[in-house]
Amino acid sequence: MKPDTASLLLAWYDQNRRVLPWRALPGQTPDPYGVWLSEIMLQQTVVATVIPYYQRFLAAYPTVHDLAQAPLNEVLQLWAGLGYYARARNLHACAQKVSKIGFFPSDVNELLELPGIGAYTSRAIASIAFNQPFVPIDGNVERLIARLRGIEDPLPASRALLHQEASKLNNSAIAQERPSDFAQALFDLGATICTPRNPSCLLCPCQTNCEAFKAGNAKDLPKRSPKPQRPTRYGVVFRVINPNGDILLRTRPPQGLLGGTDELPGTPWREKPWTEKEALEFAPITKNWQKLGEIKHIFTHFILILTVYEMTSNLYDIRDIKCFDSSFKPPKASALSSAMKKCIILAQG
DNA sequence: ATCCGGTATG
DNA sequence: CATACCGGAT
Repeated sequence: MKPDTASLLLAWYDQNRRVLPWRALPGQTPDPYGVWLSEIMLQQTVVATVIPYYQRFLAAYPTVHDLAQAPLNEVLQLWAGLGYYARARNLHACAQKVSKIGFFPSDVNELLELPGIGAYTSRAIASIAFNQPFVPIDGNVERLIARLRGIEDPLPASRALLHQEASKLNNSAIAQERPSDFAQALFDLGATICTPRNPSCLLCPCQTNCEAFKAGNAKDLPKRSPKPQRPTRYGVVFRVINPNGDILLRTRPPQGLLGGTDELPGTPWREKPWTEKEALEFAPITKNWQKLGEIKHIFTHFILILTVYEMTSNLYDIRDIKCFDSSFKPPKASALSSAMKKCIILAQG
């Protein structure tokens, strides 16, 4: 009889586990605050990108109480560039709830109540931080299970089946004894061996138990159904930089697209390109604008093309700038999305 | 240029 | 239950 997949995986993990800033070393007890913070950052974001942000956050806010007491603005600034800014708002709200409770709940259902914590993250925290036998199912685990079981039905239709199979992964006694290691072993395998494009099946500890390896089609799983196309939207923004290097910026509404981030003032975004005359209605002052160029930014559901204008004279008078919604801010004190950074950098801003 | 994904929200 | 949110990888 073949060795159990879980025992193969755990034996591999004991020899190959990655050292990560938020991960307890063997024999140590994980810090739920660090586990939570890392899991929020790791939603939709790769380890290498997260590490410097994680370290900056931990330095700025050594405990959940420090984070709870920080101003949201400051948290958003530290988060700037990491994307999915709702995560930062939820992070802050969650820290305040946890700080009020006094400690991190260990119960999945209580974790699930907290802002920014859903089905996946509640199970990740319960298993990794509190050693409870849950399998946190994310994209990595869906991929592993599709391959191990040789499931060829395409996502997203196959998701229910994949989850059903995945939650059985830790049924064996050995996995039940080491829930925290088991959850982290799944991630390490998915990140280093059972990767999306070119899995290293020859190095995989679970090779002998893997249907996809047997069939030689691991790299083609999981399969996916095809998907639709993106429309294009256009906008015009106006770049004003004063002699101090401060930029004229406004803050987007807290909810919705790029919520809470800072942006150059300009037109709304629409499907039709703007004429110069139309766009200038939205300019902070009426004249002396020069077209600098265009930037393109790709969102999930549309492509954004922004035309950037800048003031032609360095002698403009700040008092002439009629801007009910914008003010000069130093770039270091602003939360700029990647799209806005492109506009500011354009032709060396 | 296209693909990818946890959570919140409608 | 579908869609929006983002930057990074490929």
